[in-house]
Amino acid sequence: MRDVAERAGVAVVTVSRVVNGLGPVREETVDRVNAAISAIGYQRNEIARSLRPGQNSMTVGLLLGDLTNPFYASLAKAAVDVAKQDGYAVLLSTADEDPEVERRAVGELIGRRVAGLIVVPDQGDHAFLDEVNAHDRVPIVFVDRPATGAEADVVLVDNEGGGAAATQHLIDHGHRRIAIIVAPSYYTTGRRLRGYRKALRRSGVPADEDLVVTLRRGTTEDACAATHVLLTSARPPTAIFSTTGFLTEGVLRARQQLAAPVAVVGFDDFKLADMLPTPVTVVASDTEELGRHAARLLIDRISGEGGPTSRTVLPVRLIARGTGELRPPDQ
Amino acid sequence: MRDVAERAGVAVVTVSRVVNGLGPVREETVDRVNAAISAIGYQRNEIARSLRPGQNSMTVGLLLGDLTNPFYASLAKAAVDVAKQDGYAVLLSTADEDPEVERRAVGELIGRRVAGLIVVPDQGDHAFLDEVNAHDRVPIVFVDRPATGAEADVVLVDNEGGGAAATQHLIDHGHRRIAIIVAPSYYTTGRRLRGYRKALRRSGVPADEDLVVTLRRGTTEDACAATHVLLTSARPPTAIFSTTGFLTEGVLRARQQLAAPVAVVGFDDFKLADMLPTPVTVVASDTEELGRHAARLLIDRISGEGGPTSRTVLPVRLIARGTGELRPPDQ
DNA sequence: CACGGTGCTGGAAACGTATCCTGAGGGCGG
DNA sequence: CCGCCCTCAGGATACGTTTCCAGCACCGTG
Repeated sequence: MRDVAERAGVAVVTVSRVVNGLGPVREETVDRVNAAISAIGYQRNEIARSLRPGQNSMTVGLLLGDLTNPFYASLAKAAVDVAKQDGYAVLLSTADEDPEVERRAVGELIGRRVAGLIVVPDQGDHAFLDEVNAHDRVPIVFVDRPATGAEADVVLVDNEGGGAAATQHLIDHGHRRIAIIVAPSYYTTGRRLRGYRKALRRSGVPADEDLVVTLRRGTTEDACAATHVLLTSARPPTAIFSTTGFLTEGVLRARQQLAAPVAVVGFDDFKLADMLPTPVTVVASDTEELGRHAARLLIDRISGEGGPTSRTVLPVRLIARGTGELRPPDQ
Repeated sequence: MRDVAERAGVAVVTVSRVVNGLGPVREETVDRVNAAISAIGYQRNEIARSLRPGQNSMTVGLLLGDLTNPFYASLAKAAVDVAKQDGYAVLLSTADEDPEVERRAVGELIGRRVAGLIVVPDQGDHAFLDEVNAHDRVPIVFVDRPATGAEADVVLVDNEGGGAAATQHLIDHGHRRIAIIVAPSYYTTGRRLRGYRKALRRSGVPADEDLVVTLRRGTTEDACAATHVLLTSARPPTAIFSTTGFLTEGVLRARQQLAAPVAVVGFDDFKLADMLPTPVTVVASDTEELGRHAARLLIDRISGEGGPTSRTVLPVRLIARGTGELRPPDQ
């Protein structure tokens, strides 16, 4: 900026005014400054800018899991799009379900003075985020799951309703022995399990705890193995509700390997679901809307929007494609 | 930091020394400062830090296309992982194949004083990036495609070799009428087309220009429509080489809709390729390695690694799964 | 006892920007 | 004709660091 000022024969202040289009500057001076700017190829230093007191860094932090998971990818895409539209840049950081990594990542983001934080929290206490919120005045929005111990805006999908819808759909197609596969201690799958139980109860279908399979890890491989066990057991289920995209893939692999006619409904839609040998019925949530809403909420908070913390629950919808409409074999 | 200094009864300088563990400070003073730090919850301001001359902002920019595309997603994941490991944060920006958007995005990143830039460039001139490189001393690494008009490190996959391998594979299975579907004016599909031609020539298979289909846009829908036209034409091909993940999906949809036994090889692997009714043969590249290598290269450059610009070409491999091994119908 | 070296600490300056205040010059109303 | 306001421009300052240099006390050696 000083170089520009020198070249244009004005003071630094004047250049600043021209760049921001704020103060009163004579037309001719503006032209001279602009000429100098493009001659030098000057670009305002946003870092120095945000150092000034009361200035917003115009950068938000986005902390989530493995981008290879399409869920996180489309979340990120949507958040980045909204942020960019409002002039915010996005600092991306990942914490693969590891609380300690997450903590450090938050530190890095705060150190870079992000104006706000979008977090997909993993299990574990998040009271330290409350401190961040209070001490550094950095608003936070949680996505997909609420964080225990921290008070902030949350954007969720209707896990319980979706779980109930999936289960009810299978009941409606004649199933009475419906298995559910859940990942361990995830908030989301826990709520989906709740919906499952509720639907069973409502329809008077007896619950069989042997049909509730909690995996040690939420991987495709574990789900595949668990499904193998289920389907080759003495009293196999006639339908399976898998509560996660990864798990659904595992269930389908096992189903295909065993050539089993078991019905399946999965939570979360995925690509090519309609092109598999039997197209896959899913409960789909609008992942991009999740990201968009979170970003908008955050930017509102950064802009000083007051009020109590909000809790948004986005609707889900069941997409019938085939695996969910299979009827149980006649006994 | 001043607050910490005050609380510990020392000067700001001393706090800085403790935080960075650099200068000689008495043991007892260190403890006092550390106590003050944790009492206040102080976190070093990386922004102010990087304002100092000669200081690296420890942030790199990542500019690519739609994260919903798994290719970009795993690229981003790998780059973020490497960067994080080396203490760099990642500013993520997307430019959906729009040169003007890309230009602005680069400006935003430079304005935030990134120490380096990883770019997946679209077609169009990138001479302006050369200026960035020269003027702002910000090293750049191009990924997946080189940029015209700019001189910088490039990391590619073996497009031509992959295209030749895919085509040769189909020839080896008895095909003589092999169609290829390419997106318009992409560097990558152009090279893959070159490999296709080369393989045909090498094997003495006559080239039929009607079998080279250049789409107006590289979308799944366009590929699907084009495949419909191809397969219902007077002299349909017995095999199709689709040069992009998106295109492959479209080809497969058309193939399924028409129940056509046409052989297919796709460039780029994708999830569930092995679970479709006929598992899909693809030429796969290691997308994560692409991102990792680019990030490492960039960080080396930031660290002052000299030398001429490099050009890395990663190998690809053909994964035979089914659609590529179908033989042409007896005539 | 004087002097130089060493171990620790603090003051000043600089990075690039925006805001607050000051000031010069000109037009216009009282 | 004087003074006031308005337009335009510049100087000083502050943001939070780190680096350079200086200072102070102490110790050992000559």
